[in-house]
Amino acid sequence: MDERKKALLKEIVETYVKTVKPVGSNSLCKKLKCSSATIRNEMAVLENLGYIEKNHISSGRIPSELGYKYYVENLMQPKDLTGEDMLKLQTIFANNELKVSDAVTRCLEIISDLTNYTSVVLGRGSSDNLLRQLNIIALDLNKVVAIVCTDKGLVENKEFIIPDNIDANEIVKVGEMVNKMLVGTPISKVSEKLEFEIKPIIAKKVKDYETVYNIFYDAFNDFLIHNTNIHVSGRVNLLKEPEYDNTTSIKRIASKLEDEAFKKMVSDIDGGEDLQIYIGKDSNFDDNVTVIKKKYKTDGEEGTIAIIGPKRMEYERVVSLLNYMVDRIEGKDGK
Amino acid sequence: MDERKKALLKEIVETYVKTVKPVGSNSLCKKLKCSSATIRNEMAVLENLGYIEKNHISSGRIPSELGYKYYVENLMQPKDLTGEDMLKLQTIFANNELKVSDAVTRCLEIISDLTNYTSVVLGRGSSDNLLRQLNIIALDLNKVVAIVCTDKGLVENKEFIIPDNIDANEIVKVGEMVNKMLVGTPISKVSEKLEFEIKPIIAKKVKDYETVYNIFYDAFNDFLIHNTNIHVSGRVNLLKEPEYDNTTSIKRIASKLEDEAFKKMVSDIDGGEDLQIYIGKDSNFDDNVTVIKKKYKTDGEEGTIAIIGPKRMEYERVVSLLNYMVDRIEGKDGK
DNA sequence: AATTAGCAATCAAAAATTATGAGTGCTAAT
DNA sequence: ATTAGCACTCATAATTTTTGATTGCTAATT
Repeated sequence: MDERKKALLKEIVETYVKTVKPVGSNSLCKKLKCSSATIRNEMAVLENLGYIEKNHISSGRIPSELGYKYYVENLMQPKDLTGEDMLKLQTIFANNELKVSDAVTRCLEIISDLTNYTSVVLGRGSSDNLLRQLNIIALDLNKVVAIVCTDKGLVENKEFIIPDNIDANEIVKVGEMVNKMLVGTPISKVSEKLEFEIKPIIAKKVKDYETVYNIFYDAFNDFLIHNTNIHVSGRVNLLKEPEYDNTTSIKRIASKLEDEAFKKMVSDIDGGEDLQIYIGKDSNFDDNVTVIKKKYKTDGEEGTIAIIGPKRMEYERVVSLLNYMVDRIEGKDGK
Repeated sequence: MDERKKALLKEIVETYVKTVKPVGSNSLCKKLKCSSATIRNEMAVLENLGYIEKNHISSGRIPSELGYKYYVENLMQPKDLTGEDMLKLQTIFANNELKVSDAVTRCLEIISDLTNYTSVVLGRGSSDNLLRQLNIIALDLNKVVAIVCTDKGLVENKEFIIPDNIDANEIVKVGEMVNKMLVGTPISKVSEKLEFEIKPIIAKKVKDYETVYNIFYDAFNDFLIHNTNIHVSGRVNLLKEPEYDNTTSIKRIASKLEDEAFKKMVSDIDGGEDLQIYIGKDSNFDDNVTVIKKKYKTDGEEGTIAIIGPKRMEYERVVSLLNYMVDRIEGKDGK
């Protein structure tokens, strides 16, 4: 890959991203300062290498999946944010009152709005949340609500129907005791402590201790499960992309725009790098899309943000946006 | 409208609902026991009355919006549920452990699944919820969480950042007092009581009482706002309907399948009847759809369920499903 | 050796043309 | 009041024609 070929591939990717039309040799003459014939020769080589392809013998070239990958890894140069993008995001961080999770959500909305892609965040309370309070409230003789609150302000609740042979007020009392013993425990350690330290104590005090124990167990278990929240912004933006130009492809992608599919896709992330780009087949979502994911972690909350766009995504811009955003989010808790 | 015309219109609507093809005079001969020429004559009359229309001079007839309305008001006969529909819904009500809101959600999923339409429920705690507990938890010096819990088990929480000149622990103390004074108050009366009975008392005890008062005010206000929850099932089912056979119409309807549009559409319901059918333009959603809404109200929760389908909805079936479902839901709290 | 001009060949996409057939409205007979 | 018969209509599908952008290759040029 000599310099001219790299420049040519970069030009093809970026032109195609802008125009969504196969790129012909003629249109590149000025940029590369040579004739269309030379470009055609070079294109033939790039095509042999698998970086570009054509729809039919007399069409211009479009980047292949491999071509996009090469572009992402070697050619693109994410720049600092430009005026408008920067400005819009800044308004969010100017507002100090915003909780982290709300700031993330607002960011997504703005990114979806600016780029016209779909964005998703899957977040959850980070494991360094400590139990601040477990509160059992009796609703009537056989119904109680358990409310769990952490020191970072995460709150979940779950309702329980309790068997007739147990008194709701007894659960409340046991709850007060359990609360005292667990306050300050990292939320990830609660189950452990509950089973080995607290269960034996409950066993001594209460008749049907298995049932009672299970209520506490479920309350915390539910916390861990439900404290994963998903937020989608610009859900149908993808449908507006010109690659979805026939009913079959639209319906195919449309049926993937459900929360469950997003959840599956976002949580499916490789360990290593915190910014990852999955192009086409690699996206595990749809062959026609690119997914860019980035993890974030603040004191109290962590998660992954994903931007889903067409393969001809504005890579440089989206990467810049994500980097800037996550930097600021993570900076927020230093305050 | 003589009997034969009614039968003809009924037949046209029901055939069109099944086949999605304009209905020609020939195909109706057997059903109506007369020749195609007679049917053509009758059709001409129905067309003049505005109940049916044709796409072009030599096509069969399709029901007009007015035709559907006439059908819904005068011709359809919702029957009892058939085997499969009944069976699936029954499994839900067999499970006594299910909370009302969960039962509603499950019902919707099943209805969307059975009918292939989109269904939405917009529910909220009913005004007969009583405050069971207001709990203020200090997270650190300038952050507290307010948790509101009602006797029916609805729980909401909101985080507050408090100014430096106020001590979080002071808020907690005031909270305990406010809690004692408000327990048992209907949630709809809380604001009133807060302003006229409690505000004066806070004013005497606390320096910066406006700020403190606002925290309590916001906590309850937030409760009323956020305790509206929306649930959508089969969001993209609509797109699969054959009326969406070109990219323009698909994209038009797709961009309406967002929560906000649903919320607006569902909450926009006329007072009177608890079952309402909005056809085409009346739907306030899309000219090509029919929306059937039904209100439900149980002890603790109330809301509206909406089924959104094409204008050629299976009216009889959907109405039966909705009626059965709401009957059972409302019956649940008598138990 | 690298670049370029020139030109026939290719083929998608758009436009124009031609068939097909389901269904109508009207008239006159039953 | 109902029906058979027939010319007429027009969407839809199938077919053909036109257009134009773009290529690959060859031979000339730098």
